[in-house]
This record gives sequence, structure tokens and C-alpha cells, in this order.
Amino acid sequence: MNPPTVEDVARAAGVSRQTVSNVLNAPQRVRPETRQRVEAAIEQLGYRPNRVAQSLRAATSRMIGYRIEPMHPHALGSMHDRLLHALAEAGRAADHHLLLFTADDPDDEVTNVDALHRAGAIDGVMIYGIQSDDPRPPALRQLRIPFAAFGRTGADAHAWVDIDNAAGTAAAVEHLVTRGHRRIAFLGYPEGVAVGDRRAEGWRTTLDKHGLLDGSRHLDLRGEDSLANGARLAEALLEHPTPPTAVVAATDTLAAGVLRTVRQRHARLAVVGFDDTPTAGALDLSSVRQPIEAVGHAMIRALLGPAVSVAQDEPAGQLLAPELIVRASSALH
Amino acid sequence: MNPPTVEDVARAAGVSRQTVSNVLNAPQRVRPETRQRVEAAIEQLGYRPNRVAQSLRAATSRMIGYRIEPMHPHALGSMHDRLLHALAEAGRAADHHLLLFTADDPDDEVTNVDALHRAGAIDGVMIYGIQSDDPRPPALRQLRIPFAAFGRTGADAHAWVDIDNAAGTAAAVEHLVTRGHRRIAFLGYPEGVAVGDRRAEGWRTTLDKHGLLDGSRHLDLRGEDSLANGARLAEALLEHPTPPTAVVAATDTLAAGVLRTVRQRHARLAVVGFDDTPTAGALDLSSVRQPIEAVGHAMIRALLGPAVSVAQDEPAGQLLAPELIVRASSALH
DNA sequence: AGACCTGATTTGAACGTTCAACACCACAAA
DNA sequence: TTTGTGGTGTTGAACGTTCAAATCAGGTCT
Repeated sequence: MNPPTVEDVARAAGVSRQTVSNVLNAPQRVRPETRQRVEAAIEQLGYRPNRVAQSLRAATSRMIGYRIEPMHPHALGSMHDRLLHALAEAGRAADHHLLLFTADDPDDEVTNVDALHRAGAIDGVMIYGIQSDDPRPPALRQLRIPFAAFGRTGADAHAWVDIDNAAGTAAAVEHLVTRGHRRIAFLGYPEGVAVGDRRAEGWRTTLDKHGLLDGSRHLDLRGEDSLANGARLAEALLEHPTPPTAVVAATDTLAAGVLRTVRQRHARLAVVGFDDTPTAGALDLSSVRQPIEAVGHAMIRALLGPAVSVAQDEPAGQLLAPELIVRASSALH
Repeated sequence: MNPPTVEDVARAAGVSRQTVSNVLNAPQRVRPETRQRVEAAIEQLGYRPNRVAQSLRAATSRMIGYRIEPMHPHALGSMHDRLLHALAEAGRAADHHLLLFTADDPDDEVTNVDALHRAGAIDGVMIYGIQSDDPRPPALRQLRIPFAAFGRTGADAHAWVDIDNAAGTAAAVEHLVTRGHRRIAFLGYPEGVAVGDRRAEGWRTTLDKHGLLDGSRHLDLRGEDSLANGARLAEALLEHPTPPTAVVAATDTLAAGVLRTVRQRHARLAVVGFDDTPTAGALDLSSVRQPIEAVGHAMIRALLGPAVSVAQDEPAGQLLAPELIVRASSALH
């Protein structure tokens, strides 16, 4: 009735504990004939190695911590679900699982990770939403807790995976230029937010490349990432004497706000968002899609890889290219 | 350098292993003076009991399985993030954590849960998206794997927590009736989907209660849960000789489709959705909000409770009331 | 005084696995 | 014959914890 153990299998196959273990972990050490006998016993008893015992013995839990945040009040469906699934799927191949935990803030997150790590519950942790002065990377490094980050700090002396945000907004601008737009605005986070700055940079350099940067100071607006704010900023843009004909927004949330204003005023304004949230589909909003599945795999590799090949000094970070999804919001007029 | 163990603490405090264990698990068995000495040593060494060793000894992992699904292609942000966070938060209090796993389909899910359970990695599992003929509850029961379900089967002889879906659509209809609507349509899943049927039922009985059910056959439409289908069904409704003035949709996805048609045609049609997804906020769509946080707590209680109080035969299931969030889509005209 | 309790603490064992060391055999080399 | 050697298989020990049983003082009762 209790799940069978190596001992049970050993008895059934007429061999010793260790031989059963060898069949599973070092089959070449066991004579084929014996191996088959053991395998038959394993099959017949439905034996599964106890992970807890393995963990205790190996001092490794094959668990990876992941902080699950409460949903941001006005965020339109985060990357959460996609990233979580991608990580879980990628971890499966490496026989690792995700352990979810909650925390009140980044410092509390480090505290909780430390507790879980010291308790042997997790081997490492995945962190995301990295700010340029993020306290977590240095803290985790100090605590000698392995981690991989989705995003970069200023000095990224750690394993990270990131989206090429600048390339994303650059693609959006290229797309709009191709469709004939010449005055293209940008709506983004307040300066200082790493992700926002990179998205702004992609917009700026691409405009510059096409010689469209002149007199575009009023086209670069920043503010809180909310729908209401997106709507407000769009109004400001439209009221300018030389309004833009297109907008690149740093998030779908801001873009959705723009769309609301556009539809209210029946204005003609092409819009491209960022993140390709489900909402973008619902609003027919063009958006820059992040290859989250690839991010998940890269993060797992980044976290678990070093143990396998320490010699090869892999690049500390990996930059993945996003993809522009064109929909009606930027393709109709 | 290795994390300290009970033995280290014992040595530091000049007592034995077991006394340290007792300080933590049965303080009343230890003389106050000794206890303080041990507590000081624990503090000083930064000792944390090793969960893996505890698990091995106690034959309990304090882990709960949760299947993370790939995001549905055209769903507008699922309950996932909210439910996951709620469960993680509720589990924290009970010192339990969530372990994520993936699966291809319900049968594969049972297979994977069984494997994890037999390997001692999880004590039980949370399941959701229950269909009326769902294979998981009977299978899990047969395997003697504890579980709690978000949703009900036909014969619910297991622990479940559910939203009162009928009450949700009923509230939506009441709201619309109060605002003067008399022809109120319903858009839902094809019949046979448990959740959809209950939502339809709430609509129907409330219409009936107000004597508005006559000649409303053409107002009950079903179909695939997609935005495009919502738009299509809305068109069908509007083209009827006596079109409705309001629609209750079984999901925000369908409601978003309705809104698209409404805005395209500049039609006057009040809309209420279901789930209060982030998209609902973006579209100013009234929607029925599920109390997911409460669901999380109830599910944890349902899963872990029985072990505590077997004697009290708690109700097998628990039904929670949703809340109608009124926005412009149903309140402007 | 001896038997008997009660409370505080210790020691032995076990959870299930795998590493390390050792035993055994057949066979080859010296 | 002796000495290795490589392939197979075994046993002992350990990971860190807690349950169960044993020990030991200090006192009370008869």
C-alpha cells in the first residue's frame, strides 16, 4: 500500500538495493540480464524513485523559485502566464520544477528566497521585472544563491536573458515609416525605468535614421503606465498644432488608452503597442510580441547550464529579438 | 559554510539534537532556561530546518501540484494569474507551496500528478476548469490523491469550490432590468459546457422572474468562445426584427466581440461580460467579477482541512458569490 | 529507606536514496 | 602458482530530521 522503495524492487528482483539504483543511474554497470530482471520488477511494482530522498542525499531539490506577484491593478494581462508556462515547460526537460512563493517587495523577495534556499526547498530562483538599480542581483550573489534574470541591471555581472526592446520599437517605427508616416510620437514610462528607456531609444534612433527627428520634441511623452494616462497623453498629442499621424507606445496599456481617445474623437492616428497582450487582439491593436517561450528556455539554460559546463565561459547574457504583429490599428490608414 | 543543522545548533547550545527539535516543535517540553539557550544558538547560527529532511521523515512534502496551461489563444487573460497568486498566498499561511507542472490534456495531467505524487513531490493537487464529465476527479480519487477543485462535476463527491455562476448572470440581468431594458439577450458557450449552462440558467430564470421570457427564443445564442464569434452573434441579434437592447455574455471575450460590432455599427446595445478580465477595464465593459482570492483560500482549506478535522464532516463544496462591476458599456444609455 | 512518579533530556532508529569501499569471480599476465 | 585486473555485485554509511524508547535527576508517598 505504501509506495514501493528500492528495497522492495531489490527483493522482487533478487538483487541488492544498490543494483536497482545502478540500473536507474548507471545502467552500463549492470549486466544486461540482471538489468532486465530489475526493470521488470520496477515495471511490475510501479516503482518511482522518491524525489525527497534523492534531494536529501544529493543536497539538491531540483526546484526553482518563482515569485508570483499580485496582478497589477491596471495592467492588461501580464507576461506572467506565458513566462510561467514557458519556464515550467523548459524546466520539465531538465527535470526541474517551479516552486511559487509570494513577497511584498524586492527586499522581502530576497528574504523569502534566502529562507527557501537555506531550507533546501529551492536550488535557485528566477527573477524578472529587473530595474537598473535592482537590489536583487547583488543580494542574491552575496548570498550565493543561483539565479537567472529576465531583464538587465546597469552592471549585469550575472546571468540574464532579455528582449531587445529597442529593436521592438525600431521595428514599429520602420513599419509606420513604410506606411508613409512622417510624424511618429512615442509614449512611454517616466525616464529612469530601464525597459522604458530602451524602448524610447529604439524609437529615437530609428526616427533619426530616417531623418525624422527634427522638431519632434513634443512627440516624446512619458508618464504612468495606465489606460487613463494613455488617453490623456493622446489628447495632448492631438491638440498640438502639428499633431503626429502615428504613435508608438511602450505598452499595450498606454496604447489602449490612445485608442480610446482616437475612437472618441474619430481621429486618424495609427497606433502600435508593446507586449502583444490578449487585449491587443481584442482591440485590433498592432503590437510588439516578445518571444516568451524562447525566454523561458534561455533562462532555464542560464540557470542550470553553468553546472554542466563551467569551462565554457558562456556569454553572461542573451538578447532575444521581438516580433511586430501588425493589426488594423496601424494598417488601415 | 554549509548550512547549519540541528546538530550544529545542539553543539553550540550544549544540548542534544532532540532538544533543539523540541524547542521548535514542542517548546513546552523544554525548560525555559534551556529553551532560551537553544533559541539564542538558532538565532546566532541562522539555523533553518531543512524542509527536505522534514519531508522525508514526515512522508509529506508540503507541496501542492498545479497544472499551468498554455494560454488559450483567444482568451483575454485568464483567471490563472489571480488564482495562482491567491493560492500561493493562502498556502503560505499553511506553510505549503505550489509546484507547477505542465500536461498535454486532462489524462496526461492525471498521469503527471500520479507520478509526482508517487515520487513524494506533492501531497495533493489543485484542479480547475472542471467539466461536467471531467475524468480527473474519479481518477484522482481512485489513485487516492488528495485534491480540491475549482468547479463542479455532475456528481460532486469531492472537495470543490465554485463561483455561483447563475447568480452572476442573474445580477447582470437585474442590473439591466433596473436600467429599463426589457429585451435582454444571452450569448454563451455551446450547451453542455457546465459553466456555460449555469450562466445561461441565471439569465433565463431572472428574465422569467420579471416576466420577460416570452418570445425571447431568438435572444439565446450559443457558440465558440471567441471575439470573432461574439461579433458575429451580435450582428445576428441586431438584424432581428425585434432586436434586444442589452446583452449578457458568458465571457468577456464574447462581450468584447459584441462591443466591436456595436461600435462599428454605432448601435445602441448595453453589454455585460463575465470574468472582469483586464480587457473589460480597457473596454469600459461591465463585467461579473469572481472573488478569486476567496476561492484560493477556500481551496487551500478544502485540501488541507480534512486532515485537521476528519470528525466534522464539512460540506463537500462551497459556493461563492460573484460581484457585478458596472462600467460604461451598460450604464451610458 | 525503598518504591514510584514526573519532568527534562538523551540515545537509537528510521524515512529512501546514493556514494564509497569492499568482496567476489573469471580470466589474463608474469 | 601467484598476482593483477576489470566487470558485477554487495554492504556500510550518510544526508537532516523526528518518533519512540531509554536515561537520569529530583522529588513524593508509603
